[in-house]
Amino acid sequence: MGVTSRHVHEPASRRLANELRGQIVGGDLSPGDRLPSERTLAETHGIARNTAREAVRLLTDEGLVTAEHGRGAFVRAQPRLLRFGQHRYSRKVREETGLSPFHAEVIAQGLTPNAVLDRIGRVQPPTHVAERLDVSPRTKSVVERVNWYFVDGEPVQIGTTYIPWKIAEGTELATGDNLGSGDLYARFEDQGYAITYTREEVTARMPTRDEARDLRMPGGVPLLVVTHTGLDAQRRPFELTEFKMRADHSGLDYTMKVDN
Amino acid sequence: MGVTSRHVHEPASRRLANELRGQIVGGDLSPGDRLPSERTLAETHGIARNTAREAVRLLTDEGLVTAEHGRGAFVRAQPRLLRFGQHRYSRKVREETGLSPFHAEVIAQGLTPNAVLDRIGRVQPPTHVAERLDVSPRTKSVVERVNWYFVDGEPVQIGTTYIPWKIAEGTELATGDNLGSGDLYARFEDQGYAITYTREEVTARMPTRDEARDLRMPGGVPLLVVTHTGLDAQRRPFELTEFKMRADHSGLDYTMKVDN
DNA sequence: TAGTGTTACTGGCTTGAGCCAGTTCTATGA
DNA sequence: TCATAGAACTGGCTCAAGCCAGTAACACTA
Repeated sequence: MGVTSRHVHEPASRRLANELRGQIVGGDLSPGDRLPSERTLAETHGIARNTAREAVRLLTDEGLVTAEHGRGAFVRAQPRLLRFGQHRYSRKVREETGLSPFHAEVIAQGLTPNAVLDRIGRVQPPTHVAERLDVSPRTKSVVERVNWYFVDGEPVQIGTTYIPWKIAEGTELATGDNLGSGDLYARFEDQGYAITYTREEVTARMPTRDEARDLRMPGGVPLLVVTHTGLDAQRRPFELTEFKMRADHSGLDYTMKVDN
Repeated sequence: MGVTSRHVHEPASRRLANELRGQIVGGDLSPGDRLPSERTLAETHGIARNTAREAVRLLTDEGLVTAEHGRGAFVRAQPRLLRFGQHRYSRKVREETGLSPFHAEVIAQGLTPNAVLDRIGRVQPPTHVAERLDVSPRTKSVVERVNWYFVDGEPVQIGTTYIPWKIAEGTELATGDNLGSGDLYARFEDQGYAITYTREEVTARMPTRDEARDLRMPGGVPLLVVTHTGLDAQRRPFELTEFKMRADHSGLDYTMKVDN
């Protein structure tokens, strides 16, 4: 709507941040390069060390830079954005690849996926899960499986899957992580639940400190939170996964009928 | 994966931030309440004013608090999250309400929508738009319409719509904003383009300074960026809107077939 | 030549002080 | 009683100085 006269009385920390940003965006500083130290920036720009530090913090908040205690501040490589579409849940992809939706999508985009089952157990579901799966929120009515997902060795998302106990009981869905070819959704088909529809609820927010640590997130990067509910041909919900995706690594790409 | 012993040598700024956060989350400090001033916090906690200031900045970065020059720092009300589904583009909703997708969705959720056409003109499209609309990126092959969207008087998103010139030329799509009942998509149907599919590409990132200003975003709130492409029954793309949505106000809720 | 210890670098964080600029409140005068 | 000006509050930002803790580089000894 309006233009702002930017450099009218710009504080020194912001001016330095702008200059450094220009060097990064312009290519004078490349991914992996170390910035001059706080003390060097302070000296060469005639400002206080804390003012220089504030400038670098601004760039960190923008995701352009990461500072490491005792080592320095480095220009971040902007990671390649993975795109996740709904076809990753289709039988076609599952049968052609024998892989999980995550693995199929990442490999299709030329990168190296890895997943680790961090935790599995029978639990009482959160209310929002119970509502969507039509199970009791007051009893241990679901199995919870927590997976960590990596691309080229870097954590990119965490997925917490809830499966109604009545579906999972006595099957490998409730036990280990060796789910065989076609992964989770092939086992659901074995149980009579062929995923036909997916409901994707999407929000974004900044990570908590624990989430930022777990996903090794630099400053200035939000989380994309996707609550996926799998439904069969009769639109019965039979599993729900809440994904926390690093927004610098992950995007969504869905095509759908508007009156589904 | 691991647990962290939190309070082992916690810096004073973070300890104060934790205490204040506890008061906010616990209800001792309510939305709209003013925090004690930086100077008061410093005095009552036996720390430096800058240390208190850093504590408040941490809460600002988390979106819990907004600081206002000369006035104070206030606890933010957490806004109610609007949910945008694909049915907002359907003929059923359009005919039942006579409204735009945005208006229909917001009213359905009990709030008050408003939209303002900020800019309209024939332009040369960005590359990613040209690719999706199958038009030339080198000529003025599209009409660009920029809308600002408000809920209860607060800006919540900006939508930039691109329409191929060959569709828009000589119609009200290319002129003003008085589009009549059913808004944009009714006029597209007039031209023979009935939206049947939508492609939604979703990412999240922190806003630029200009975007934060335009959308009046507090600290610690990301943008949900949605690139929507409208396609007709023959899957021809005929319009594209890039939405920048405040992630504290907006979420998406799509149900779709997995093998569309 | 390799290992270890020390030095010199780095970022993390705090302090006390100060000044600038915006907002609010109070007092005074018309 | 109302309006205006000044005082006192508020956050924004910088400065110089210092100490802590992590990392890297260098020198010395076996």
